Parts: sequence; structure tokens; C-alpha cells
Amino acid sequence: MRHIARQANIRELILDGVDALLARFGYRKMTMEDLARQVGIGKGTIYLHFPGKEELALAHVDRIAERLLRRLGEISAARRSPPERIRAMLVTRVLFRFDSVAHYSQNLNDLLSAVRKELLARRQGHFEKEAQEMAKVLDEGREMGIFSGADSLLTARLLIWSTNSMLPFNLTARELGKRGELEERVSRLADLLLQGLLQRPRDKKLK
Amino acid sequence: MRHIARQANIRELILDGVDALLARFGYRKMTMEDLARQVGIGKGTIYLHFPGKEELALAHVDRIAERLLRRLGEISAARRSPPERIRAMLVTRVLFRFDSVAHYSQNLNDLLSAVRKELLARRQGHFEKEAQEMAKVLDEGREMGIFSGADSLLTARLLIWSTNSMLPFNLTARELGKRGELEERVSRLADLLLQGLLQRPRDKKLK
DNA sequence: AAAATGACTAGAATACAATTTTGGTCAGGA
DNA sequence: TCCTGACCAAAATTGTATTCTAGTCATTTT
Repeated sequence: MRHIARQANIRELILDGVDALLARFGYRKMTMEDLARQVGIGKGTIYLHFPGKEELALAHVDRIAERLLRRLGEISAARRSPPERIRAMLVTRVLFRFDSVAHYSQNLNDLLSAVRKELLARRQGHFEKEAQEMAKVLDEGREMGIFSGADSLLTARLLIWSTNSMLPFNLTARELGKRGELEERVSRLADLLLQGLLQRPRDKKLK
Repeated sequence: MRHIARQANIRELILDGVDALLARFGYRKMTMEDLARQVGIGKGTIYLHFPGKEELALAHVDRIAERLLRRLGEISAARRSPPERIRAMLVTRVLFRFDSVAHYSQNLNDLLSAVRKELLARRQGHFEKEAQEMAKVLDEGREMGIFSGADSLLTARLLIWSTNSMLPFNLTARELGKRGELEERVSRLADLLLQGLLQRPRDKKLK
């Protein structure tokens, strides 16, 4: 029944090729023949694994998101304190995406403008999954009495929003600044947010 | 000596025209003749106030930023508690920009892609001024013992970064969601950040 | 039989020349 | 002194011929 996953990891190899060609040519100038040659397979074979060119680009960004999500899952499961884990997750979501597109000379929005609409939809999905993973940790922290008791998923979505401007969507990795500076920036922001999340002995009212 | 500001507010009228035509046609299809007609002046007159078309678009976004900055200045000077002011400033910087481009059908980055480079540079300047205005309030709050004692300007820059993803740069106002939802979102984020900024009686260490 | 291939085709992209439009100038008018 | 619109070089657009490419599928390979 399944018409995908014929060979072991051919799909992965194709996506590796997509990554290389997107970096070198961009979406429009990446041709299916180029890609087949790059991967060392016939053009038709690509269509045994992907329905078309658009889906190739989208699957590529999906893969980045999935890899990130796996990393977040590892951090989430690590035996560190919830605040440390949240901090690591925020830093990771920014730096992982930075590293994933550091070799591109365009930002992702421009690179994939031909599939903008679907790209935005997928991104929403990716963000939501990231939020869910972070919400788990927030819940844990709340049960331990470390975090204050707001709705975890809503809070996690805020953490996502607050770090989204550091992702290479409308700025290239280069334009976002040096990796070290970016790390510094997201780290500081994470610390600030975490201070806000911590349960405090006696709440000071905002007037 | 000055070759600008001949008449009272002709410059403002021209920028009003730019706003109308950008919304209706976008940057490329907005012609200088269209604009002159829209404003009711001769084409040459525009060049007495602006050096060229690119500068028109950039002056338009500058004006939005200046107006916002004036509002932030008002909030900054209001006699409310520093946390309340910071909160209002964050909400304002998001909603004011939302309202300023709500009638556009494209996001700002795409709308002004022809002047992308200079646009990014100006934006940096705008952000920095916003940060400076917020830093004032942070300093005030620190002197009152309300905020903890980190570098105010650095902290203000973090507040800017954390709300930047809610600005209509790569998403249209429509795509950012309903105004009410956006307000809710930025408000919640502001509250979270403020919690992080507050001086706490005894600091709980993060492990 | 299952998997992979590349020749093939319709439609899209490109190239190029002819034509139109437009950003910017400036001599003249109000 | 301030403003204007005719004017021009350069850019954008249009029309057309040509090339290129996404996707298909009959054939070959495994």
C-alpha cells in the first residue's frame, strides 16, 4: 500500500540533496534533474518518494522541525531542573534553526516564497508542537512548586512567540548577527522569562 | 538653505498619499505621477521635499516609527508605575504598528522589498530608539527599587526582541490574527516579562 | 514482481526586441 | 520664491519565439 520508503533512507538522501541545492540555487532554480543527479538517482525515483517539487521544499523544513523537536524531547526528558530545561530548550530552538540554515544566503521566507502559504501553515504546526513539549516541562515545574500556576500551554506559546524574532525567517543567519551574539541574546531573554515564570514567595502587586 | 519644508505640512500630505498608494498599488506600481495627482500637486514639487521614490517609502516607515515613539514618550512620561508603563509601551508598540498597516494587503517586508536593505537599517534605528525610551522607565523603576538591577538598555533591547515577532513585518496584519487576540497575546507576554523584571525579596537560585 | 529509470510532453520560464512607462530634471510660469 | 509639467534616458512592460522543466509512464533493471 505504502508508496513511500522503498529503500532504507533514500528519502533522507533526497532531502540532503534538497538542502544542498536550495543553498546553491534557491527554490526556483533547483530543478528536479539537478536534484536527481545530485542524489545519484533517476528523476522518476524522486516521485516515488515525494508527490512533487513543492512538497520537497516543505518536507525539508519539516525535517528541520522534526530534528529540532527530537532535540527538545531529549532536553525535556533530561534530569535537570525545569528552569534549566526551559532555558536550554529556548536556546536550542533558536540556535538549532540558525545552524540549519547558516549555509543559505537568503532568509527562509524569501527562499521559499513560492510556497509561502503552505509554509506558514506548517510553521504553525511546528510551533505548536514545540509549545506542547515545553508545556510538559512547565507542568512538571508547576507540580514541583517551582513555576507559578498559569495555563502551561498558553505560557509555552508565549515563550515561542517571544523567541520567534530570532529565527532566520525574514533575516538571514548572517543578518541575525554572529552566532555567539545570538546565543547571548536568547540566553538573556530566557533568563528574563524564567524569572517571570518562577513562583515567588509573596507576590508583589503591579500597583 | 533648507530645501525642505516649504509649505506648512505639504510633506505630511505627501506621506499621506504614499500611505494610500502603497496600500492600493504597492511600492512598484505606485508612480510619482499617481502620487502627485493623489496629493493634488505637481510631480516636481515632490522632489522639493524628497530626494526620490525610495526615500518616500522609507520616510513613510520613519514617520510611523516617529509617531510610535511620540506615543511611547507620552506613556514614558505619564504618572503611572514603571511596570504599568512598560506594559503599556509593549502593548502600544505592537498595536500601533498593527493599526498603521492594517489596511495593507501585503506584509511590510514584501511591500518594500525593493528597498529591503535600507529598510532593515532604519528599523534597527527605530528599535534602538524604542529601547532607549523603555530603558528610561526601567531606570526609574530600578531607582524606586521595583525592578532588579540589570543593565537597563540591554534589558530594554530584550523587551524589543521579544515582541518583534508580533510586528507586521513578515506577516500581514490579517495573518497576525484578530486585533483583540494580538492584544491579548502581547499583554500576557508583557505580564510575564514584567514578572521577570520585578525585584524579588529573596532571589531563588535556578539550581 | 517490484523498483528504478529517463524519454517525452504540455505548460512554464526565459530571451530578446519593440514599445510603453516612469523616475528624475529643469526651463519657464505663477 | 515656489511650483509646475514637458522632456529624456533608463527602466519596465509587452509580444513572440524559443528553451526549459515538472511531472508522467512505457520500458528496463533488479
